[in-house]
Amino acid sequence: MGDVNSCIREKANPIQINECRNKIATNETSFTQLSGILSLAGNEVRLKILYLLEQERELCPCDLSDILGMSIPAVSQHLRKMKDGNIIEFRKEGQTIFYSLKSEHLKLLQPFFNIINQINLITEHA
Amino acid sequence: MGDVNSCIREKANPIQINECRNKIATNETSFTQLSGILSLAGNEVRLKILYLLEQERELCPCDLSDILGMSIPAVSQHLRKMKDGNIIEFRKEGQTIFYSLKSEHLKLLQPFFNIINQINLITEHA
DNA sequence: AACCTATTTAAGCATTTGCTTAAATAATTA
DNA sequence: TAATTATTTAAGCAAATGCTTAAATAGGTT
Repeated sequence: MGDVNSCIREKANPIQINECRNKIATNETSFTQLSGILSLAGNEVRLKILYLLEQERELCPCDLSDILGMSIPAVSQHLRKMKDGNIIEFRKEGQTIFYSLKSEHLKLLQPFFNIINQINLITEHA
Repeated sequence: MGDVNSCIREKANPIQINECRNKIATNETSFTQLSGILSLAGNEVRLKILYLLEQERELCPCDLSDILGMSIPAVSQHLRKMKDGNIIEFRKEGQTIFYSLKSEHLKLLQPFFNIINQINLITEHA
C-alpha cells in the first residue's frame, strides 16, 4: 500500500505526475457522475432500453419485456437502476407506468445513440 | 419464460412492438460493441485512466499507479482489460511500457472527455 | 368484495468484478 | 551471472451484478 514497493521510474517526470494528480482531483465529482452514467449504459440490456426510450419517447415495462424477450422483473430491475441513477423518469396512466429519458441527460446520452446508428456504417465499410 | 405470464396490455401497439424488435435486431452488434466500450469506461478508475491517456498522450503503469494512488497490479489489470477491449495500445521502451488510446476509438471516446470538462461548468451554474 | 392486470419487491444463486498478495517474466545494470 | 527495475500473471476473496421464482402492491373490473 502507498509508497512501499512503489515503482518510481528514474525517468518519471514528477511535474507531469503532479499535474495529472491535480487534474484528477479537480474533476473528481465529474468522474464519479459520468462513470456512474456510463456504467448504467454499459450494460447491453440497459443500452437497448435507453435507445428504445429515445426512439419511442416512452415505453412501459410490459412492452419492453416483449420487445427484448426477457422477463418483466428483469426489465423492472433495470428500470429501477436507471431511475435511481436519475437518467430516466416515469408517469402513471392507470395501472400502466410509462418510462422516458430525463431530458436533462438527453444531451449526455445522445452521442451514444448517434454512435449506435453509425457503427453499422463503420463496420459495413470496413 | 417466453409468453407464459407475459403481460400483454390491451392497449399495447403490436406494430410498435414489432418495429422496436426490428430496430434492436438490426443493430444487435452495435449494442454489443458499444455496451462493451461503455462498460469499460463505466468504471471510475478506468475512466480516469482513459482521460489521463488522452491528456498526456501516453503513460506507463508505474506513473498511473502514482497518479491514481493505487497498486500497480490493480492498474495493470485495468489496462489489460482495456487492451483486450481494443481501446488502448502500447509500445515498449526498455522495460517501460507506454499505453495510449487507440486512435480508431478516439472519436468514440472524445464526447466523454468533453463531458468531463463540461460537468464542472454545469454543476457550478446549477 | 373478489378477481384481473401491471408492476415492483424480495430472496436465492451463479457469475463477474476489482482488489490484495505473492510469484513469474522480462529488460537493465552491476 | 546476479541483482534491480518495470510489469504481468495468478490465486484468493469480498462485494456487486443480473437473472430466476415467488410474493407483495396497486389500480381497474365484475
